Amino acid sequence: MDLTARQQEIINVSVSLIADKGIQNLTIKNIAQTIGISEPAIYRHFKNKFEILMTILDSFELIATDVLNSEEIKDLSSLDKIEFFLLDRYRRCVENPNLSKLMFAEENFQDDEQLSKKVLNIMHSHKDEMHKVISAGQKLGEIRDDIDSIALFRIIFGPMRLLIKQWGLSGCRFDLLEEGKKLWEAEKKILK
Amino acid sequence: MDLTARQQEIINVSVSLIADKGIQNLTIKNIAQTIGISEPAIYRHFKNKFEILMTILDSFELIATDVLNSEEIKDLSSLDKIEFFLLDRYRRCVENPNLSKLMFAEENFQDDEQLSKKVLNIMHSHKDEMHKVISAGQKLGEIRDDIDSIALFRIIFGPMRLLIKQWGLSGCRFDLLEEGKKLWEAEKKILK
DNA sequence: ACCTTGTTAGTTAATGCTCACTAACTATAT
DNA sequence: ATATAGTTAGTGAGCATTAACTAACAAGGT
Repeated sequence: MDLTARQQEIINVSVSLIADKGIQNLTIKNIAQTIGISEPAIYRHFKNKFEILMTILDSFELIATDVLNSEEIKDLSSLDKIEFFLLDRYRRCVENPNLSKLMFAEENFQDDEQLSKKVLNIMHSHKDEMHKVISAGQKLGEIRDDIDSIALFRIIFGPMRLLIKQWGLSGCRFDLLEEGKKLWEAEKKILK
Repeated sequence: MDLTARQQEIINVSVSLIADKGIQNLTIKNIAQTIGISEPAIYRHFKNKFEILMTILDSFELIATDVLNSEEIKDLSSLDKIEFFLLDRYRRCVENPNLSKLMFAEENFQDDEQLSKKVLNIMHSHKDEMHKVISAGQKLGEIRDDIDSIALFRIIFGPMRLLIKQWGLSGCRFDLLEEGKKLWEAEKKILK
């Protein structure tokens, strides 16, 4: 995962091409044109198109595990951990709106078996990490335990995904972070 | 929207082709092969590929408006209306799993401007319909009003979308309707 | 009863475009 | 001298779509 400057440029361009007009818009020609080099030059940096897509997914995988295993989150309460994770997601999306359009667009990779397996793995590992936090919070009495942790997981992350999708479809025309904070305030009322 | 038997067959096959391997899998050749006729024969029934996609979206548009304007839902309480809508969605997905993979996969249509506009319209009209129900319920005291209706909308429908997506990605390996009912029971606790 | 005409739903063959990818070559910087 | 990062030109495959033709059937006039 040590990408050269050119490789990183190709990945960035690829993400924005997909975000803009879907996976069909990701062609070697479009990548090359956007960067301003010829098509074969792309193959100096990636073996083939598949490797480009795989590298995009690799970068997604990093995001969540990074946050949940960071030092600064260690001593927080369960609710604060969830808040940290949610707001971190919103901030990342605002920083890179293209990412937001891809992050929850699992369909984009379902064309290829290897890629869709990877997508599924990423989803599962994120889910497992959050489950731990939720059930720990329930045991400590910080989170209500009259609703099972699986349902709570869906109730916390479903709305986040929907909000980010609405933001993407709206062309980023509202303040995602502010709306995200409002949503979290509402969710907090519900969790206690 | 009066489709001949052959047109309906093409639509059904198209939906399952997309659901199976993404929009890239929807080619005239694949449609023709699945049905067992030649490629040009498809053009006897649809002007072009765009019209096929448009017809698929048309059928999606019908689904939600149908439910929300049906007679049987008229005299129900707000909560029961929402329950009816949610469970109806789950049942439709179980009946036609291919539909579920497409229903919330807006990315599939973002390649084309006209199609993505249509997708956005469908989303908005569904959201507007549900907003009415939620704020009516708040005014009647059936739904808590310490959380604004926009956040409540996201808290109700975000989890449903996530659940259906998980079901699709899992290869329909759990009982969607049962899980959906459980989720709704949890959501009901939250809404009151 | 039987030709004429038109429609419907299919066929084979072909067109022009775009795709991912490769071969062969070249400039440049170390 | 050699590795790096680019170029032009081309290949073969797959794509949506069209042209031209045909078999099956139905209605109307004689």
